Amino acid sequence: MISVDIRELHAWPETPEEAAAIQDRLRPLLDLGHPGPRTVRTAAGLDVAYAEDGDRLAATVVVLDTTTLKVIEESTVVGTAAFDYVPGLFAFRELPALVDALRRLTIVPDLLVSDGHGLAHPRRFGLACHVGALTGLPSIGVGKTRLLGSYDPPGERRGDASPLTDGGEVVGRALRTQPRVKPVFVSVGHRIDLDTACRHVLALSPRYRLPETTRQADRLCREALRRAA
DNA sequence: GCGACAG
DNA sequence: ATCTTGTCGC
Repeated sequence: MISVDIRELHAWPETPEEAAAIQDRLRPLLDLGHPGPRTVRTAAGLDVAYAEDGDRLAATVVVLDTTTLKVIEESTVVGTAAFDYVPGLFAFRELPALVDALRRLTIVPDLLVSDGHGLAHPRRFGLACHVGALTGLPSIGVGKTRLLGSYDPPGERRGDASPLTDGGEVVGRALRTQPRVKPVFVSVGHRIDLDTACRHVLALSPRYRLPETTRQADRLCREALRRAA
């Protein structure tokens, strides 16, 4: 099973300043010097759905067999948001619930795919980095929209991509997963490089704009939230 | 000072 | 994130 460093969840931030300080402190723990897994047999998707009140939530981690893209394990937790939504501090909202769900998994996935960003973040420590740092597993972020950075529109074909840069630094990549469909934003979280991350995202997105990991997780947490209501 | 701003 | 109607297309 996954061993999460839950020590990092005990002193939860009260203010945005404290939250940002935690990100700055954990940032050096990231392993960004290795290519990462060339082969991924199991990939996990992480996602959260919110009730209308914006407080109650359901967090899901779903594990897919990358050969069939079918669900082989699911872990869902119902809880409450742990922080107000602030751009750049988004992870503090969902992390406790996601960690709960991760710890209940019996399979240790080869790759974690979060709904959001990794290094494409003002302090280079988005949700995918945080999740990677706490679990030690290879981790990437796939965002539907950009948090920061600029990019040229990638070509129209599936697999076309262009760098997402911020302050002269490449922080991620705008990747076209389907022809003539808006690109997704891929960035590294932990223990994997950008090329490898994009390769896996493409393999996980044979039919739709978003990877199956995200789609299945999204479906399951919405369903759980509806049934918990 | 005026926008932009993951989910 | 979530609220929302119809609409175009396979």
